[in-house]
Amino acid sequence: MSVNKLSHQQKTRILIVDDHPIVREGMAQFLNLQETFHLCCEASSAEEALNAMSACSHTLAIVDISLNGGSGLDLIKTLKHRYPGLKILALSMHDESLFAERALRAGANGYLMKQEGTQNILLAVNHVLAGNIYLSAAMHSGIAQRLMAPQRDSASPIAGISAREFEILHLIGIGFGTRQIAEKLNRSIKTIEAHRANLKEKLQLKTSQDLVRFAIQYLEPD
Amino acid sequence: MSVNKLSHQQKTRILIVDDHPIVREGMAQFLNLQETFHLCCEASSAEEALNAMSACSHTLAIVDISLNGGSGLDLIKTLKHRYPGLKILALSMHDESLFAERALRAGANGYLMKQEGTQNILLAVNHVLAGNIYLSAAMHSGIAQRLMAPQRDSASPIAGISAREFEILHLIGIGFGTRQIAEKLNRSIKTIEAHRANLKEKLQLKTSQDLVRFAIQYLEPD
DNA sequence: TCAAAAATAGGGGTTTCCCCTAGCGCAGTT
DNA sequence: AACTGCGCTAGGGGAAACCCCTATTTTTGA
Repeated sequence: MSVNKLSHQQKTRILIVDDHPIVREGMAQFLNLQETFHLCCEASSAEEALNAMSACSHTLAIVDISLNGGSGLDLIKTLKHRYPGLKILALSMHDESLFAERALRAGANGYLMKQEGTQNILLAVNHVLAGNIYLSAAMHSGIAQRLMAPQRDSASPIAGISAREFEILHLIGIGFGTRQIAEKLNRSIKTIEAHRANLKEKLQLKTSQDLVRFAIQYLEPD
Repeated sequence: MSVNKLSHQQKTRILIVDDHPIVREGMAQFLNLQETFHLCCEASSAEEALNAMSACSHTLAIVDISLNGGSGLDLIKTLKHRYPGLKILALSMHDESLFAERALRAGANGYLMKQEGTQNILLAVNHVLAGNIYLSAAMHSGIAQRLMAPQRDSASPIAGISAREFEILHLIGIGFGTRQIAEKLNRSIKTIEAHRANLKEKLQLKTSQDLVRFAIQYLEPD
């Protein structure tokens, strides 16, 4: 609280949440090289992230949305709810507007792909810290418009996928069956079936196999 | 040329190929901290990797198999062909035995997941440099057995698969269901089911979904 | 605050999966 | 010529998944 106008005296504290140690280390090294940043904490899970936030307050959190199979979006929501002033930069390996849209809707201030060069990462961090919304250059395909404009128009090609649906899409892509997903999430098979049906509806896929195909090809670029 | 028997005087030269700059930087920082390693080159694509190899010869290459949408496996093949003595460590974000198997078949000496901690990364690098094959702990589920098992016919696209089975595998990969395949080939659903069962048996896949995944990823590199 | 959307889950019929068995034909072996 | 193995064909039957319903509770958004 009350840490304004010290921005060029005190370093900006950054928290990074990613379940890939290499990415965490790389990001830490890189950001700590900058004089104005101090990446004081790393976390590999949502729990660790929340603990780190209560331990010492950060200005910016960089969150991998694919964290542990899709729970990164939940974490973003939770963080934004508990710390409304916290800037959040969503990090993802996917070049897919679907995820960017979800991330921003969940409360992120920016969406950054891991494919981006380090200079763009720096740009994104500064952009978000300045209070702006950052979107990758490759991403100029009308996402901001759709977000700003209330889309009561159902004619949009990509409908809003909920966090839960995203999580289940991820699990499908990894190879889990309906029953296994139900067991993993401690839910009824019927619930998972309903989520799958909603996903098919929203993604405009006809058969269950098309859903599996979509999940594989969009979550596991091979 | 002629840089042998200097291994404990001169640092081991390592090339890392990954299209995620953060991962490259992180890996570089981490490995350069070790006294015996020198990560002299980074590459973000197959072309860059081959150029780097012809510029200065390396002892180990760490290759992301998801490079630019799957061309990492091709790169491993090419590297192993041009530089048979080169040790290759495949890197992936996927916890999927299918990728590990394909990586090793392509010529990699090890398979490392990005989820792994840095101490395991170091372990993997040393293991591979020592001439061993490294597999992530979560992964010894019959992969080694399948690789060591004598492959009957290396001429066929996939060992031991009949033409009819291959045809059906292809149709599965394209997205056809059991009923559609039966109609297309004017056969009983039961026949197609039997073929699918045989495919699962021969490919040592447990569930029907694994078969679909295999078909998609093996026959449709998209 | 109030309506919409999301998350949960059951009913019931259809389809697919999966483990059997089994006949037919072809090729190589003895 | 008979034996043997195997690919291709296909059915029975039970389990599982899929699909179209409805319905309740919780969450979200305006």
